[in-house]
Amino acid sequence: MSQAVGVKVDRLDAIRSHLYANGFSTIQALADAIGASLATVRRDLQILEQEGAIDRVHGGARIAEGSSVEVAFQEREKRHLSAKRAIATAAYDLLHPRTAIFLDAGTTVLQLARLVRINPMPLRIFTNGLTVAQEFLNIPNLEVVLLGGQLRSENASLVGPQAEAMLETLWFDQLFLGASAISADGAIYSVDSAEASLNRRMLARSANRFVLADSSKFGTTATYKVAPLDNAKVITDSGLSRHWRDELVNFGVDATIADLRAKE
Amino acid sequence: MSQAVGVKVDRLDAIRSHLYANGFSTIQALADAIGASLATVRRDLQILEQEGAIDRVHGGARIAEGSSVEVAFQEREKRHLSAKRAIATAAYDLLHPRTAIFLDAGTTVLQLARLVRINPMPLRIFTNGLTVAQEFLNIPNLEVVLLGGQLRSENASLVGPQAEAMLETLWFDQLFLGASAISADGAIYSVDSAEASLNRRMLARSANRFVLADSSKFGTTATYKVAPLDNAKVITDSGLSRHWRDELVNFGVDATIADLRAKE
DNA sequence: TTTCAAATGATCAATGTCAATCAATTTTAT
DNA sequence: ATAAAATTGATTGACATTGATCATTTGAAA
Repeated sequence: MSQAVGVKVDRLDAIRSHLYANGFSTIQALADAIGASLATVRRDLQILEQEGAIDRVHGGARIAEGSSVEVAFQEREKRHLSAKRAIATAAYDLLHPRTAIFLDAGTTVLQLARLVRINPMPLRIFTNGLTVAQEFLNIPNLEVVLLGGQLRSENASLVGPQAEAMLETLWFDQLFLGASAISADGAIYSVDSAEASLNRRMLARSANRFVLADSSKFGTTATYKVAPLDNAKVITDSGLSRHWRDELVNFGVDATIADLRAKE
Repeated sequence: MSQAVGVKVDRLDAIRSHLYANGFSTIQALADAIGASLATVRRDLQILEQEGAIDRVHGGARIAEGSSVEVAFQEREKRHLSAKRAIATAAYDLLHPRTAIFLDAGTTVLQLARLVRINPMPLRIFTNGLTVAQEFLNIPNLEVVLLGGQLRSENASLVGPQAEAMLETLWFDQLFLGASAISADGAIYSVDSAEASLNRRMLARSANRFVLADSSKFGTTATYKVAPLDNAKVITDSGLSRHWRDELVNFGVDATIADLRAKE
């Protein structure tokens, strides 16, 4: 039925279309449908795979499953993973059943979300993180509310005036905030302007504020300032330098240092 | 009934699906259903067991205990998949670059989202579906806004007063709405009260309204009424009965019928 | 417990698929 | 018009998958 498709862009479109319609196709079938050689189809599939549009499997290809797009995010999630887990465990111990908590959209906070999923307790959870919310699908005794707003692809968070407006109507017992960086002068920084603004609103709407930041974040900076550290208590890991431990005392910041070697 | 399935990924899907439908199956039955040898089915089952999707027992295999919740959603997504894809393709042709559209949180609408991801155009997209939003991560030229609200686990949607309040501040060129059921008297129904209420607000805030419903939905009912069909145009598939085609004319509903066999 | 048929996993030959290479062709730049 | 670059299709050796065979294990009946 299909005609030969001679130009590359058309071919790629045709492959996308064919794969979308059929869900899966062998390379031979694609070659027949398009009128190109097997070698060319393979090359095209390589390109489409790099675009993330399709998944290649032995014998053919199919349209990509949804969440495979978050490769960059997943890589970031794995960095300093043991530190993040230790921090998350310390944070988990601070939770009280039947309270309202806000979970920020960071990779460290995501570890806390995982802990709550594995070890559930009745909570009202608010978040602006898509991945955080996803952790709580089908977990009983949780009331999960996601902030509305504009989707920020970098960390799958929701930001913007709509998110801030929604925050104004809410109040939390505990806030667990991530941080892109913590500067030498003791301030929390973010890489994104909208995120920084939203983080400030979170701080303003919470009774108890915790910043979850692994030790590698200390002494670095990012573009947008969120707030001074003394607005919150800090939970970090035992990799923190002597210097920074002293600094935190100087800043008058209440810090919890999670032991990296502690197994639970 | 089943055809021979020659490629590994297809087979794995077929086995998952077969086991989900029957709960348990002998290896011989799977081999017959799939058209592969016993040895191959065993190897496939090994893979699925490693994935944790199934439990193997002497003489056959069954669906793994834990994963059955997530599988349920995936299976629902795959039901009438070709119809949903055909409908989504027809809906995609209605899109105009640089307009504002709302995508409901249904499995049929999800196919439309997938199509937009694979074949992007500049759009402002609003949705109350977590999975829908996730499709659009890292897609350039899209502005994606997620409605805030309470997370409904059954279909990963956001509902409730906060979602409705946010809707009141927005206006869409096109709405693409899913439907749990379309009753004999020509009304859209939903299985959830909050979802139905929210759907009504969506309809009120959109200039052009499209209901995406595969033909199996017609003549069924669910608990909560959303709105009469004539509030919107219908996009369905060519599996629709003669009777219902006439009924749609009687109701004065503008219907688009996507051809199931059309390949492009 | 013993027995035995069915089920299982390992092995092997045959077939199918993949990535790399290269020559031929088309496209693009000069 | 010519040279350079990119694209294409065929070929090849490496690799993966499949189905049949066979020795071993398993579960249930005697």
